[in-house]
Amino acid sequence: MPAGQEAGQASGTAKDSATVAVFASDASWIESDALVQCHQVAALDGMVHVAAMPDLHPGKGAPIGAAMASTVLYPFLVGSDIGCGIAVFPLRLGRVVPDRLAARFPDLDRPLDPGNETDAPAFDAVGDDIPAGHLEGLGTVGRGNHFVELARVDTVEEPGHAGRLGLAAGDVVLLVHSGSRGLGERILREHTAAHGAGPAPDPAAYLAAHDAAVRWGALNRRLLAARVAHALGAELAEPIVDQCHNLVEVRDGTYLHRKGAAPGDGRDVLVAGTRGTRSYLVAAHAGARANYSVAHGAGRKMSRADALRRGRAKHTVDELRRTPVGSLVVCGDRQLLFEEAPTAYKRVEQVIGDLVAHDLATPVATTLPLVTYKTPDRAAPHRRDRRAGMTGRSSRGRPTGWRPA
DNA sequence: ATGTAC
Repeated sequence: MPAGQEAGQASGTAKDSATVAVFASDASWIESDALVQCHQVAALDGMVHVAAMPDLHPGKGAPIGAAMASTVLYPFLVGSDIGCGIAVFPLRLGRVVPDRLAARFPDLDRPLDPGNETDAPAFDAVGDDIPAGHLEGLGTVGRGNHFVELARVDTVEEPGHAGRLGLAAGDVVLLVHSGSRGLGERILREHTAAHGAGPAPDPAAYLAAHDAAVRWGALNRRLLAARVAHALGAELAEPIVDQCHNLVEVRDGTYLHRKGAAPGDGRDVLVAGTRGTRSYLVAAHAGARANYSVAHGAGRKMSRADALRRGRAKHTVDELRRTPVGSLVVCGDRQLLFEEAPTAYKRVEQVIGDLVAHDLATPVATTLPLVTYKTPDRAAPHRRDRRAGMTGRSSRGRPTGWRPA
């Protein structure tokens, strides 16, 4: 079916089903499985309205890239990574040499320990009030699409707005995409064990646990930023953007479930591209038809299994570790390297174009990756890369094939 | 996306 703005309401909504609005142009390909999932969600008891974002793709049982308003609270619509979000931290650095910075990244798979002296700087910067007292996995980035990225502000589309955020072209920022790790997973698992995909019988009890996971996710992003800033010798500032795209919010007498959809009601949101492409900082102004939400990223265009199979035929590991924009990817996990390849995602410009076309957001600035960190690189590639002349790199610290995207 | 089982 066409995925134009009116398509959802014009097509396929059964009589007692909620409305579905898809905020994507006809030119934006959306996997039909994801649209089927939207209509399955629309048929749930109590569902009022489903807004699908242009980065919509199929998830486990529920679509990713959707905001779903219902009089009934369904924990499975938010999923296990309650509190997942993206934060942007300004960072002041001296000389920016991606290879050297990549080599200095700390091991963000190792949990922080409040009793360990080496971890004191992170807690000193952020505090040690840990929601739910949950220490497991604290300060770790996780897997999947999570990342920590050093990026440079590239274009500035709205100088006044960017200026108010303290951003100018050339500035270095740290993007942190992570969530509540095992805590949110445990909350969903406990609900599912008793009630499956059914509603929360005690919404207040679920919301209390959920709210702690949301706070934990925000704290975790700050701890991750503090670890990186400390390792790179940079001072940590408060995030200029930090929006959570997996959560449920009580609004207009309904439970507004966001799954891979960021709050778009007058807030600034970082819409993540891929590690090989730009990301967009946007000023969001989405209304009721969009369930007050905007896209959270480029959106997968193929499954992890497909990305792995096709990526192995198409890319070498070295290609994936040094991107066409000259940035580095720190990822010691080969499978993850293929699963998260830029080619597994839609073009973020198309997603942003759809948000603009539907008047959901206005681009403020774009960022280009310098170093995207996923998981420690045990192969220690940086040593090899220092031999500039032997690896096809120019003396300027960029691959010879570098082009400005 | 996750911890855990295979």
